[in-house]
Amino acid sequence: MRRSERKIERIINYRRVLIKLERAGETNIFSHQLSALTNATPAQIRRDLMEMDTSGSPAHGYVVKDLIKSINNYIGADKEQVAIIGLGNLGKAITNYVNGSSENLKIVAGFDIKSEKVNRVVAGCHSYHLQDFEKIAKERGIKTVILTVPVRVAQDVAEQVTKAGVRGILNYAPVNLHLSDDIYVENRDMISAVEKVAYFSDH
Amino acid sequence: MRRSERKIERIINYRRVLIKLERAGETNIFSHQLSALTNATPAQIRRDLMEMDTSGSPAHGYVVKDLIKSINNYIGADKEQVAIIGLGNLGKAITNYVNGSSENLKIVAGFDIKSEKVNRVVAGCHSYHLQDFEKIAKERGIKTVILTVPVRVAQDVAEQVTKAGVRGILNYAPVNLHLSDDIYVENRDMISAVEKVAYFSDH
DNA sequence: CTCACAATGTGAATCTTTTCACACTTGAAA
DNA sequence: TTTCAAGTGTGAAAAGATTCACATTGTGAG
Ligand SMILES: NC(=O)c1ccc[n+]([C@@H]2O[C@H](COP(=O)([O-])OP(=O)(O)OC[C@H]3O[C@@H](n4cnc5c(N)ncnc54)[C@H](O)[C@@H]3O)[C@@H](O)[C@H]2O)c1
Ligand SMILES: NC(=O)c1ccc[n+]([C@@H]2O[C@H](COP(=O)([O-])OP(=O)(O)OC[C@H]3O[C@@H](n4cnc5c(N)ncnc54)[C@H](O)[C@@H]3O)[C@@H](O)[C@H]2O)c1
Repeated sequence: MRRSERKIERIINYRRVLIKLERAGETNIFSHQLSALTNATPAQIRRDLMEMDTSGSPAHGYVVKDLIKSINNYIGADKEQVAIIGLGNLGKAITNYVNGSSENLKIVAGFDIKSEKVNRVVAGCHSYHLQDFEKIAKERGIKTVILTVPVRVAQDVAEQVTKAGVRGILNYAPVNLHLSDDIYVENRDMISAVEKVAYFSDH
Repeated sequence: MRRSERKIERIINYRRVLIKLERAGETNIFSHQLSALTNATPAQIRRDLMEMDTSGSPAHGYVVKDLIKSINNYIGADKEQVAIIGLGNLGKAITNYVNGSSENLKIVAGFDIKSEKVNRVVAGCHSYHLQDFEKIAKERGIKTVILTVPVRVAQDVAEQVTKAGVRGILNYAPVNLHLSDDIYVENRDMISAVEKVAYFSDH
C-alpha cells in the first residue's frame, strides 16, 4: 500500500526540525512542542509517530535522537543524490539553497544545453551537457531530478530523463507533464501558490 | 463555510490553463481535455465546475470564455496587488517570473532593508525600505505578501507586515510562523519538496 | 509509598475528498 | 424522425484524513 503523501510530507518536516533541535542540544521533546515548530497538531503528530518504532514517555516525551533514527528508518536515511536540469535563475538559486542547507540530500550534478552553463561548478556541483545525462545518472544512481527548464522543452526533457532511469521529478515549469504513471511527478508552480494565498487573504 | 484549499488550488489551475487556451483560439473544451492539461480527473473537474454558474453541453463541452468568466466570478477577478519582502536571489527570481507571466496578479512593490536593494526597479516593480511598508501597503491595498527573507528575521517581518494589514503570507523561509490564526500562511519549502519527491522516487 | 499530573497511544467517531455509476442531454448521422 | 455515441451533472458510496476522548503510564512531590 502506498503511503499517504500528506503524511510523508509531515514526517519529513518533523525530521528537519528534529535535526535542528538535536544540533541545538535538545534531547527530548513533547508532541505539543513539535507541534509549535511544524504546524501539525499534537494529536496528529502522535498518530504519525505511532508507526515509527520509537515511543515516547508521558514524563519526557520523545527522545530526539531516537526519533530521528526511527524516521530515517521509516523513510530512508541515505543522503539522496539528485540532479537539476536547467541552470538558469531558478536552477542556480535552488542549487545554492539546497546544497547550502539540506541534511538529507545533495544536488550532485547540474545539466543544461547552453555551452556557457556547462562545465562550471555551482554550489559544489558540477554542470554537464544534457546529452551526458544518462551516463552520469547511471554512474551516480540518480533517480530524482529537479526540472527548471523553459516550458517549451519540459516535456521532452522529462521523457529523456525518465528513459535514463529517473523515477521522480520535481517540476517547476508550469506545464502538466505526461509520463508513464509509475513516475512520480510533483508540480510546484509559484504563480498558483501566490494566487492561492491571495484568494485566502480575501476570504 | 471556508472553501477547500485543494479545490481552490485546482480551480486556479483550470483558470490558468483556460486563459492559455483562449489565447490559442480554442473556444470549447471537454472535461477530459482539461484533465490532460491539469492533472485532475474528468469527474473531479466536472464536480469542481458544478458550483460555477456555467454549465457544459454533452456535444460541445464547456465554452472556454464563459468558464473563465465563471471562475473569475467564483474566486475573484481583480488583478491582485501583492508585495514581496526580501530582494535576494529568490526574491528577485520570483518577482521576474511572476511579473513576466501572471495574468491574475502583479507584484507591485518590493521591500528590503539593505540600502543597495532599496530604490531600485525589478521587473517593473519599485523597491522600498521595509520601514515604509505600512504606508505603501495602505496606499496600494496590499493584503498579500511573499516572504523571501532570511530565517532569522522571518517571524519579526511577518509580525510587522500583519500589523500593517496583511492577511496572507506565502512564506519561503524554512520556519513555522506564529501569527494570529485569521492570517493565512502557506509555507513552500523547496528542500522538503525535493525530499518528498526523492522518497516517492524510491517507493 | 502513594498520589496527582501531564502526556502518550489509540480505537472510534467525524469530517473531508474523491470516485462511481448512471440518468439525462445534445447533436449528428442514417 | 429516430437512433446512436459521447458527454455532462450529480446522488450516493467509498476512501482517506483528522480529531476526539480517554484509559494508560511514567515521574516527581509530598
Ligand atoms: N525564475 C523563477 O522564479 C521561476 C519560478 C517558477 C518557475 N519558473 C520556471 O522555471 C523554468 C526556468 O526558469 P528560469 O527563470 O530559471 O529560466 P532561465 O531561462 O533563466 O533558465 C532556463 C535554463 O534552462 C536551460 N535549457 C533550455 N533548454 C534546455 C534543455 N533542452 N535542456 C536543458 N536545459 C535547457 C537554459 O539554457 C537555461 O539555462 C521556467 O519553466 C520557468 O517558467 C521560474
Ligand atoms: N535561494 C533559494 O532558492 C531559496 C529557496 C528556498 C528558500 N529560500 C529561503 O528564502 C529566503 C531568502 O533566500 P535568498 O537565497 O534569496 O537569500 P538572500 O540572502 O539572497 O536574500 C535575502 C534578502 O532579504 C533581505 N533582508 C534581510 N533582512 C531583512 C529584513 N528584516 N527585512 C527585509 N528584508 C531583509 C536581505 O537584504 C536580502 O536581500 C531564505 O530564508 C532562504 O532560506 C531560498
